Amino acid sequence: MKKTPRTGGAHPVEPKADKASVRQHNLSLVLRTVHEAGETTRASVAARVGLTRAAVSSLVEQLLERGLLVESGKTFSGQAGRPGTVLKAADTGPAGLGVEINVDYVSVCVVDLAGADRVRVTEPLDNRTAGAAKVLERAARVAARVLGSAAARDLHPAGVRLALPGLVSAGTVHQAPNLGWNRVEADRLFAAALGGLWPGRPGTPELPVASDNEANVAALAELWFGGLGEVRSFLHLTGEIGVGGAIVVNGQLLRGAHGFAGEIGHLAVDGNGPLCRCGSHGCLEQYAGQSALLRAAGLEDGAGATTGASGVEELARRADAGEARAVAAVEEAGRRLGLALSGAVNLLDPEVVVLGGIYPRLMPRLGPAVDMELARRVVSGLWTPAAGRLRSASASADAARGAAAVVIREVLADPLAYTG
Amino acid sequence: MKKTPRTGGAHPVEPKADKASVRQHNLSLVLRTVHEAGETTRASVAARVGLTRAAVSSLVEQLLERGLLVESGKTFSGQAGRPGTVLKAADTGPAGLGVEINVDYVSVCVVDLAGADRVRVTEPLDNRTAGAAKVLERAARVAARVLGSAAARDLHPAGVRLALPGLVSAGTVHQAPNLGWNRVEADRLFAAALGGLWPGRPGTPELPVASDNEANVAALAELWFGGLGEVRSFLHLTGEIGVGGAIVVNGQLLRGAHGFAGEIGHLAVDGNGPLCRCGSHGCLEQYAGQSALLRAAGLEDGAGATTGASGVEELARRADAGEARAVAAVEEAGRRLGLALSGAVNLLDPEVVVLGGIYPRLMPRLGPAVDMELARRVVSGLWTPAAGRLRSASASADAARGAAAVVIREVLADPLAYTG
DNA sequence: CCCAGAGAGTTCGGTGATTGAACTGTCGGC
DNA sequence: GCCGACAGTTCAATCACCGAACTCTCTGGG
Repeated sequence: MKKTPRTGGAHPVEPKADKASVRQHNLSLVLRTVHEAGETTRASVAARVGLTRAAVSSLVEQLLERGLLVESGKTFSGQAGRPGTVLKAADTGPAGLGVEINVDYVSVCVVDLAGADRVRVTEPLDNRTAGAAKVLERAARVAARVLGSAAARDLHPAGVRLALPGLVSAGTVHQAPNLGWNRVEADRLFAAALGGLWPGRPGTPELPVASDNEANVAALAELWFGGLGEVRSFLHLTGEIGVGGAIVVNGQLLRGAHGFAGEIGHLAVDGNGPLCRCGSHGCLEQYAGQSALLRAAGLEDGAGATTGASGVEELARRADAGEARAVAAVEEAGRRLGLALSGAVNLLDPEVVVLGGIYPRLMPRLGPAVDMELARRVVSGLWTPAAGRLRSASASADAARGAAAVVIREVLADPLAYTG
Repeated sequence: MKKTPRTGGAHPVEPKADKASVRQHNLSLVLRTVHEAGETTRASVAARVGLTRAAVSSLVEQLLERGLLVESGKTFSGQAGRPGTVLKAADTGPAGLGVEINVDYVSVCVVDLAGADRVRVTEPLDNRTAGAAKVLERAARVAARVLGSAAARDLHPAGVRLALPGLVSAGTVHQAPNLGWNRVEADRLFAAALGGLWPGRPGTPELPVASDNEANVAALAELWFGGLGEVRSFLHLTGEIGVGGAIVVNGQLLRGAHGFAGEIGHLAVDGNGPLCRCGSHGCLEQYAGQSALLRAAGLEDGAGATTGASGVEELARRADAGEARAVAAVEEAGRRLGLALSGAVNLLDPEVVVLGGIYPRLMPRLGPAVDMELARRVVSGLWTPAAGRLRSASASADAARGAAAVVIREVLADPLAYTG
């Protein structure tokens, strides 16, 4: 903003309010209202947010000038009265770039202001063996290609968000066991690689790069693009090699003091259980992770080759067919999941729990086992299988899209900061 | 406010910003700044929050008029320049009334705008046998007495907050096992009882009554009055008959979808453990609750009589003296606590964990056991005993004071709503 | 003893975002 | 063809904060 006055005091000072912040707030409010509605008119925005039509007109005018909103024809409602002018979030201009780096692929996408997934490239890559710098450089290469396609559609990302399967804090991956990373400065490395490949538009500042945990942005994708409806607080689990987790409270990610919140995969399910690669014993991951599941079902995790997806599919088929060993494996995993989740639910009291990754495919057998354990252990007594509080993740809500959408949310939150 | 325009849409509409909200925000900001500083001047408030001295003067004037701030003399700093006028939060006028109803006592207190505990009455009462209506009526009687003393000091509570040991949601106690309550409309019953005993000031609306979980307000008391310093995110456990818990994130209570968040006492520590009265098996409470501890140490919980406090004191003495069985009991409880806490810490990534109730007295033996388990199981690797992230609760931060302070926070958040 | 300098607080005109009412367009229906 | 309904614009009024000038009070130096 301007010279930050030395705060001197204890807590960080909460910002004052003035004309400028009023304008910023209301610009954001109007923009987000249009964004959520998809299509509206000035008058209905005014009615919804409580501003006068005059004020909304002024705000909309500014957003049109900046290219954040566009007008498109008139409403023909069949009702009496002058038709309104249709407003939409712009499908050109500011956008978000999301880059998901996972164990065996990189997925990059560009989301526009309306939230639509406009450009998408997914490349299978074995990221376990290549080393962090190499992997990030490859990802940057894919991102540069995507930026090219986006530019051809007049989409210009305001920032990049990396989604990484590990503990991420302030741009650094502290550990990512599945990638074999340790203390990798992902932001810096990616930005450097991308800088060499994508010059950016002249006169535009360099693309800001930030990182986030993959489970976190997947949860946000579920919130924004999944089928959660009114739900604004939930727990999101992703079953993969490991078990990732994220917590959303009132539509906001709970990040924790260091950004490490959500690690449900290492919740102890049996204090004396088998040693986990995290150093602890009896972690949930040892019972409900992909390898554990396949092993228990007698479908040995094909060492080396990435038989994960096919292995899970095979397991699901057998469980659906009622094969005893597969059913037992899935149900046992469900009970362990339920045990861990009951702790989390007692602690956090979320509205619903969403299971993603490999779990949705296994839900017919998995769901009841999880639900039973939860019904038994959640102390409020408000968990019943019938309540439908256990859900499968939506397929269209992936981490890359969530990451890109995080950038979009930042633009929506402060439209003037991204002048376009 | 005014006629709420039918929202019609999906999410609840976020409020617009206008002149009035700017003023409200800044009034609150100035008031809270003075509240936190204890004593300041207009100029230093201005420097701290970033408003001009002129603006702060205007805001302070209004707060003085309303009786929320008072001037008291000048600063004599020894520095050159005109001395400032000392500003303080008023120690008369708006206040908060907190009523803690626990198993064997009722504690009522009045906190003034500055946060000071001004009137306090604690009465031992056996609330287990009396029945909810009777207990609330007794509590109201104590509250009425306290209101009398407060009025004599020109303190006039803006609201009442009940602190109750159970699951509280929207003014109703869903269950409070230690009181034997079930579906008790505490707010309504208490308000009715108090209404008959305390007429209120003429022209003043009736005292609004609200309820909260005792562990929640105890955590807030720790935040506001304890020795946590800069810490704004923590987990708070209270060891009593049961084990209560509360989660504070960025200075805000995490309440959950139904207000039931924080129930760590029923986190499963051993899926096949002993049956808990909550219906589940192997709950933390069965290992680290007061009864379990005393039983394990061979100090049978004197059935009937409230030997709790003395029993714990005896246990602590024996543990301090190194008596094997006492030490073993405390250390075993510590390990179980640590196991449960490791799950919570992995999930929430708090800055610190605070142990209250019976635990502080047992810390010499308990602390290391808890710390060890945490160090072993927290995946970020950031939990080391040396980091001092495990703390004892402060003695001066009790639930009644926290409850009263919650009311004060509401006044601070919207000073004009409580015109005094 | 007097005066410059520093810092606290006030005064006052300026700015600008929202309000509210009046006004202009556009459409459906009688 | 006129009326009523609704969308959007115009314009004066309001009022919270800003900025600069001003007053007040204290310290310290000559």
